[in-house]
Amino acid sequence: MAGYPFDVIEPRWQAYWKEQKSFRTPDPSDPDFDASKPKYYVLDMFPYPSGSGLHVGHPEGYTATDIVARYKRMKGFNVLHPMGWDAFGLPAEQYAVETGTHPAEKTAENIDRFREQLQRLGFSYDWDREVDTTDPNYYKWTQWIFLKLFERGLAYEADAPVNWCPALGTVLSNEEVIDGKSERGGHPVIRKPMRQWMLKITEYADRLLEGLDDLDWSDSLKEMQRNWIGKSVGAEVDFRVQGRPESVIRVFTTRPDTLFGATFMVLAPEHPLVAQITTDEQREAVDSCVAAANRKSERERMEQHTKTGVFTGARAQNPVNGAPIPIWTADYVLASYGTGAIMAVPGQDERDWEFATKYELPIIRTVHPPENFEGDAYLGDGSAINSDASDREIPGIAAHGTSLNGLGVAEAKAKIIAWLEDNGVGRAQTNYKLRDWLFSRQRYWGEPFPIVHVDGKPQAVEELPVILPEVETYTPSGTGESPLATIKEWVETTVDGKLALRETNTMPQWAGSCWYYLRYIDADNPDQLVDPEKEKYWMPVDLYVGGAEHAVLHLLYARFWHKVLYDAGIVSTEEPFLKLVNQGMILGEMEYTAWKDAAGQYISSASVNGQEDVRAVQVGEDDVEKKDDGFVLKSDPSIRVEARAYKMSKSRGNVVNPDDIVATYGADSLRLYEMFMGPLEQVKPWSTRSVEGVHRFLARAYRLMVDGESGALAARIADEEATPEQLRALHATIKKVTEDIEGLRFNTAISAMMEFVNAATKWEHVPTPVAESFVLLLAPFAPHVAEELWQILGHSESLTYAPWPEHDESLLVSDTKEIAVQVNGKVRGTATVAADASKEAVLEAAKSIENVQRHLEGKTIRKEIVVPGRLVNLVVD
RNA sequence: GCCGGGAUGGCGAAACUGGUAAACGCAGCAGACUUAAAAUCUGCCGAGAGGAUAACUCUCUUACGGGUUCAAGUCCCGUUCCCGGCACCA
Repeated sequence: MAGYPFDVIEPRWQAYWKEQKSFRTPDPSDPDFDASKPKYYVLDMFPYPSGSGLHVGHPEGYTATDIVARYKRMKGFNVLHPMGWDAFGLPAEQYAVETGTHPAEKTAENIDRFREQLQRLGFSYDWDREVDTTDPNYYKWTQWIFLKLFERGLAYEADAPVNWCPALGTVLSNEEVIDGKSERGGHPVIRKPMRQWMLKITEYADRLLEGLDDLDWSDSLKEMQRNWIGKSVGAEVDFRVQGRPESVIRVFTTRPDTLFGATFMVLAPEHPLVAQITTDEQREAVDSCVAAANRKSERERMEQHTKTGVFTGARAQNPVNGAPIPIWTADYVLASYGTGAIMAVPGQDERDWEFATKYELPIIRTVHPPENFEGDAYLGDGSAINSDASDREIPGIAAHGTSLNGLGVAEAKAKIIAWLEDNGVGRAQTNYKLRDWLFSRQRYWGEPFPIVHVDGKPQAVEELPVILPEVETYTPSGTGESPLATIKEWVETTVDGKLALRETNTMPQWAGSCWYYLRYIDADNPDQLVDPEKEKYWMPVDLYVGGAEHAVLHLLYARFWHKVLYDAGIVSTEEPFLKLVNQGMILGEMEYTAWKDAAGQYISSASVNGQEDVRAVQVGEDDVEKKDDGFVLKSDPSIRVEARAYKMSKSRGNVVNPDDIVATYGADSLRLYEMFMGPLEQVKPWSTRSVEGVHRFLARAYRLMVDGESGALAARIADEEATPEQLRALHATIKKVTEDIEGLRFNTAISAMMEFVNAATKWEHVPTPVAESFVLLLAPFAPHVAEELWQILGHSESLTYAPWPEHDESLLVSDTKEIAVQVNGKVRGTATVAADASKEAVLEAAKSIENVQRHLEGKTIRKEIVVPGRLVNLVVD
């Protein structure tokens, strides 16, 4: 399938770019730096160099950023467009465990493969800036940043129940555990306390939240981050346990205004007070409830949505009215959120309502529901009722109670918080779902911590990097410690003559990716993380493109580190990534699945559910047809088949290898196809047949300008004046392509170029300047063939820095316009009128259309609407 | 359950701020070239009806049901389904 000689063109230009260092980007300190140009930093999420090489999902985002980078260069920007490797990680370590080879070996091999594959796609990276998170010259600075965190009190050790995964022999972060199983491999995970490094990301929760407002990120992405941070504003309130003056139950609530409706309390089964306050009569029931909760995995507790609980026998005093209320324990209250205890207000909380009705606990509404309210708990706004204790003393708390009656929710909250504060039984409080970041892993293949313990106290190691030592076996120690713990001579060192023990945990994979975008700016600097002058010039990142799987974690962690570095005066911006776009996943080819029963007869997909001995068979696209909202077999329309595209996976066998596409159609075709598939952010199925379509387009563009026999410039390309029609076609294309690149609408930009080529193919002659402009438009998308055409058109230099064509609006206007003529909103014909025709002239032309006249016959025109250049609508009768 | 996004031909999709729905591409059909095929080129290509199987005309059509408007894929209200995220967060 060689519509044009891409197999010759592509390697030639790749070699040229490499030799000429076409994409080398000068820094402010370099002699060839041009300070008059504006800067543009366009960044890809760097890949983990896996053993299986690039898949077609990688080039999607990479092509998008490459188009922008090439376009911006032509627009006269200094463009920073780098690439590197997020190379620490579990797969390389597991490979090392299996084979006994050092993970660095396999990693280097994988990186070479990835680099070669990326270069074969013609991406315009400045390869001099390549970074590798496993390179000691890189992780030296990861360790250095960790010390900054440590110095600032943002890194601390804690014994915390962690997610211990026996199968992986390591601890996982909350984020790596999905539904109680490890994200990688799906192994079961249990809770186990262990000494860990934690980072105080919670201290930055508010700034991480507020910073989102000014970012050009998608709403859904910002929402995900907001939800993850999970800020809630409310109050802490202290309840005294009756008969136990030393015991106070502190609760967090977002609705302190409903305190008068708190008719019972619930403690999480893990709450330390449960054991203390339980009365003897209730002890047995409570113990079995607590034991049952402990037996259940985190997952089971989440799945079970019916609420069960037990009365502890103890009562607490409601601080606003002195009323005694029963204390229960139930596992619908989570120990890990807030204080692990709640005041239950069934009148205004659905969960509490459910619990109260089940155990026949009293319900008091304290917010007046609207007239037509039908439901149980009322969560909305309204005026407070049943909330008056102003006539009373609250024993042990206040001489006079207060009243909220008649106040709206907001006022009631403010008033009651003030009252609680005055009487020392509560205060305004803000809570977050975000937890501190569990920052250590018990693995070998990660950054060592620059920390030693002297007399059990952690202390910074100033001399960096702390090199990852050689080790005999990569197998986890199984005790929860990393393989590093087994190297006694490494672990034991001295500081000022005293025995010092090195930290044997390593950092999680997120560490290296938290700041890599800074290192690209000054990749080889041995003395600084980044030169401040260069950092100031290049930051922030103007466009960041990557997969949605990093929507929360990587982006939140990187923003956190960036803010810490900002506070430490190392970077000049508060936020690292101005604009962020998630490319949509590319699914496998559309599959049509029919079902056969044990006898080999087709059965309809609707009746498959519950049937045994059914097997799925793939049927071809030609064997099915559309019927109603689904597909059926052509041979038997009563058999419904399932039509859908699946995520690419090795097990499904629907993975498309970019190498194969490049070999058959060329890199330019792959790039162009991935952009032509649909909007960048959308999920879309792969279709190899459609690759041929864009390949044909490139071949047509090539043949438009190159003689097939001789390989020389086609005779059709002529030095002559362009006609108005040609100029209009060209300038419309320039306008469309330019605007679409700016808006990242690459699919429609490509459509516009296809339309241009379709039109130009019909012209007898194509004026040279018109052909040249078109080649420049094509260049960001299909750079190899564009360079080739540019050379054939007579240029000796690369078009990398050729000025981007500008469109001339005056050439777009045509003398005449075709307008639609409607009668009562239905199109009954079209009229061609002068572009500057008067309203009267347009109406006259419209009414003279025969078909329009027929629809006007015998009717009275009530209204005439004329939209200049667009349409006429005649409203009759 | 909550939050966010979506639903347009056989398929991927397009349609600016409400103004000729289906651009562009794939697949399909017909023709040209060819001994033949591939490649290439040209034309057609949402559904239905009338008409001569033509030109042409009419009706319907952007998940479904309402509404606003001279005019709705686009705006408003309600419903269904799909995708992503969170999920007893007090």
